[in-house]
This record gives sequence, structure tokens and C-alpha cells, in this order.
Amino acid sequence: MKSSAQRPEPRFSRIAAAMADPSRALMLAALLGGEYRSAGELAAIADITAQAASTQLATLLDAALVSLRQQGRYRYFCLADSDVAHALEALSLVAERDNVSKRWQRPAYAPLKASRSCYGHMAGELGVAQFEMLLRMRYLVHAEQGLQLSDAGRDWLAALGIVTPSKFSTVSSTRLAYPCMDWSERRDHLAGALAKLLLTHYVAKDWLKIQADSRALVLTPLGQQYLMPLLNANN
Amino acid sequence: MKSSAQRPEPRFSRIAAAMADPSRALMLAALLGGEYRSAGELAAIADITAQAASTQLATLLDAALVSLRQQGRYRYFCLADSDVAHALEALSLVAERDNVSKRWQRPAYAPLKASRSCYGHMAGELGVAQFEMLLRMRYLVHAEQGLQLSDAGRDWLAALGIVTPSKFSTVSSTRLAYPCMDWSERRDHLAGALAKLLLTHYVAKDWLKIQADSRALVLTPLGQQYLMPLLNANN
DNA sequence: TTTATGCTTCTACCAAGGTCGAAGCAACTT
DNA sequence: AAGTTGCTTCGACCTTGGTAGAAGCATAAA
Repeated sequence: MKSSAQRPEPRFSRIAAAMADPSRALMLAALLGGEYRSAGELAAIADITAQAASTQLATLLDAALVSLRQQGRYRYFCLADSDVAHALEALSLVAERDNVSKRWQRPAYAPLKASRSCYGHMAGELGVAQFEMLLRMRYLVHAEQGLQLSDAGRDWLAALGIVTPSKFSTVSSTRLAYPCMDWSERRDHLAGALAKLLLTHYVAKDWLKIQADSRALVLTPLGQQYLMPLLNANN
Repeated sequence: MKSSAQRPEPRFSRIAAAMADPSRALMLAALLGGEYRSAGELAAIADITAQAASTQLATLLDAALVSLRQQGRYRYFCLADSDVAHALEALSLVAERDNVSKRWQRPAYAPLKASRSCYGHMAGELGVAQFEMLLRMRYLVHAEQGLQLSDAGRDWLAALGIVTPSKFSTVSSTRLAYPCMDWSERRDHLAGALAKLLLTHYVAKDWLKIQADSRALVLTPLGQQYLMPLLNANN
């Protein structure tokens, strides 16, 4: 390595370096779902000793890729913010670009391709299906500031039992809902506050289950019965 | 490093690793403008010997982050595709998030903040200004499929001397123009085919100059006179 | 208090990989 | 043909950094 005296190296290389180690990458991937995980859990996921995990997590903290919540003798970690999640997804998009079709056929990846959580919202086939349904049904419409919830959309949410916070109509809605390129489907899925709300709701209704050990979302029989028709409406 | 037998490490870690080395990062940053650069140029930019550069470029090729065009005894490199550029921007967004304001005050960064090229289109203050003007003037409007060129926009382009290819109206316009988060301004700038066209045109009119050694775009006196009022229209 | 658990720090070890010098090859130039 | 230029390969060096063992600290349970 070159000791860069007057060489103003791009800052992104430090972030990339923090993501580059396989053990840290496993931890980050495990956190991509959006939940908190303890240091011990992450050590098990990365298949390294507690000491090694401690070092790695210190690195991630130092790079501010994760944030920490101490609780008793446990230390719970989660991704620092959605920008980090976005960067990881962008890297995945590059990493998977050539062998999208091949790779996803491996059985271990099937559940991930079908559905996974991505920092609080749905991705994968279900995520894409949901996004396309929302546009197809005009529940979400393109407006000045990006995607906006239509009156029909508000009704649809109400029918689901979701009372839309009034701020949804007033808030600068750029962060309410926006498209996000899905790295397994190579089509957009929905991200933003609305996306989080929907996933939370599906889980509460027991249509989807969040796996403890992976990002895969499991469709329950109830979900098969009620969620799938919803996502395939008018298709 | 752990020899991962049954550990299915995320693929993105390999991409991150390829971006993590400072020398490679300098090369990638130099290519972010979108132009081809020879191996020798890149060696000079990264401030390493030709041998070292050769090794690093082989790594980048292996990771498919850059592509190669051989011409005589020269080897010209450019970013493999816009996904790579997007990933680099996403990483930069994370890297610069905390010290956006501080960092950009350093004189060395001033020209980059003012304006730079990003894989063929304008970013920085000028890029953001252009994007907001296009929306403000309704030259670009949000439509079903994303951003669409309006009739007024077509007229505006024609007045500039840009004959809009007819395919602009027919092509699935998702890639014609889309917003892209600017990592120095933290606001959107314009990306896509239209963005490339505009930058090319500004350069042809000698309103902007592309630096040979950096991504900074330099505003010429002519640009000061003609481009700036254009971008500030109705502001 | 004693014991167990979750995690960290210290230390040493080791492999990966980035660097340059030297040599070599291929394409232009003269 | 001889020389120059752009770049690569080979070899050796050495720094970086990821790892596990041992020890230590803090919290929780007995």
C-alpha cells in the first residue's frame, strides 16, 4: 500500500474497505433486514469467534456503517441508516449482474428471491409485484415531488385496516414512497415510509413471517390466501 | 481471513474489495466522469508505477468494474456500466454524509462541488440547478413511466439547437431522464440519456470545459454569460 | 457472595495482497 | 534494422489486517 502523502484518496474507499471483508459482509447482510442483532448472534452468523466479531464490529462502528444500542450486557447492532442499505444494494446489483438467472436457481437462494426484507420493506418477487400492483391500480401515482398516494390508494389502505397518518398527505412526500432497483429482479420495488408500513402490517396480519436467521420473508398459508390475490389484482 | 467452506459469503464483498484499495479508488474516481483513460494516465493519477497500475487494473477487470478497449499499444479503460457508477456514488453518499458541509469548504474540492461530470452527465451545484430548473419550467414532467419531456421542453431544446431524436418520444422513457441523488448537494440531479446529451451540448458550445485530469467541469466566460441565466430561469 | 454469560482487550501468528525493480513483449517510430 | 514507448509478467519484499488463545471486565443469575 502506498502511503498517500499528497494523494487525496476518495473517501468511498474507506467505506468499501469496511464492507469488503467476508465476515463483515455476512454481518451487514444479516442486518440488511433492518432488525437489531446482538454481537453474539452476528458472530454466529459470520461463523467466527466472539473476539473476532468484536474486532469486526468495532471496524463497522468506526466506519459508521452500523449503530449500537447497549442493553444490559448485550450489544445490539443495526445498520446506521438507509443510505448504507442503499449502498449495499447498489453493490449487490453490480455483483449479481451477470449471473442473475443462474445464481438464483440455487435452492439456498430461492426463498431470498421470492421475498426478503430490505431495511424494513419488501424486496424480491413479492416486493416487485407489490410495487407494480400499486402503480397498476393507481394507488400510487407519479406527482410533482415523486410518488404520491392517491385517494384510491388511501381507500385501499383503509380497507386493509391501515389508517393513513394525516401527515402522509402533507409531508414532503419524497420519502413516503420511492422506487428502488431490486438486485434480484432488476426491476423496481417500493421503498420508503409507506413500504415499511405495509410490511409491518403484513407481518402483523400473519401473512408474512420474518425469519430469525435470514432476510427471507416466508409467506404463510394466510398470506397465500389473502396477500397474493391483493398483489395480483387486475393482473 | 476465514476460509469459508460452508459460509456463503455475500457476493457484494468482492465488489467492495475491488473498490477498497486507495489506488484503485483513485482510478475509479477518475473514470467516474465517463471517459476512457489509458493505463499510463491512470497510473499517474493514482501516483503508482506502471507495474502496480497494471496489477490493479487487472483486478478491476477481473471484478468487471471497468471495461477495456485496446488501441494499438494503448489500453483504454472506462467504467463497465452505469451500475458501477451508481454504486460508487452510493458509497460516496455514505462516506460524505457526516461532513458534507465541512469537507466541501476545502479549496481543493471547491471546483468539484461547483460542477463535475458523473458518467457523462452534470453533477454538483450546476447539475442540481439544472435539474430543478427543468422541473420548475415544466420542461420535464413526472409521468407514468418516470420523467418525460414535455412539449415545452422539446421547444426549449430546439431553441438550444438540440434536435431531439424522435425516439425520445417513443422509447420506454425510463432511461431518458431520471433523478440521481447528488452526494455533495444531497439533492437530486438529472441522469440518463437527456442529461448526457445536454452536457455534450454545453461542452460543444464551449460553455463548460471537461478537465483532463479531474472530474471537475469548468465554467467558461461564455458559460457564465449564457448557461447560468438558463439554469436560473424563473428562479 | 459465588458463578455464569456476553463481550472486549491484549498478544502473537499468519496469510493476503500491494509495492517496486528487472526483464520481456508488442506496437509504433526513425 | 535499431530504438522508443506502453504495458505486462516475474520475483522478492514487506505492510496490512483478520484470526484465535488467554485474560479481564461488567452485567446478570444462583
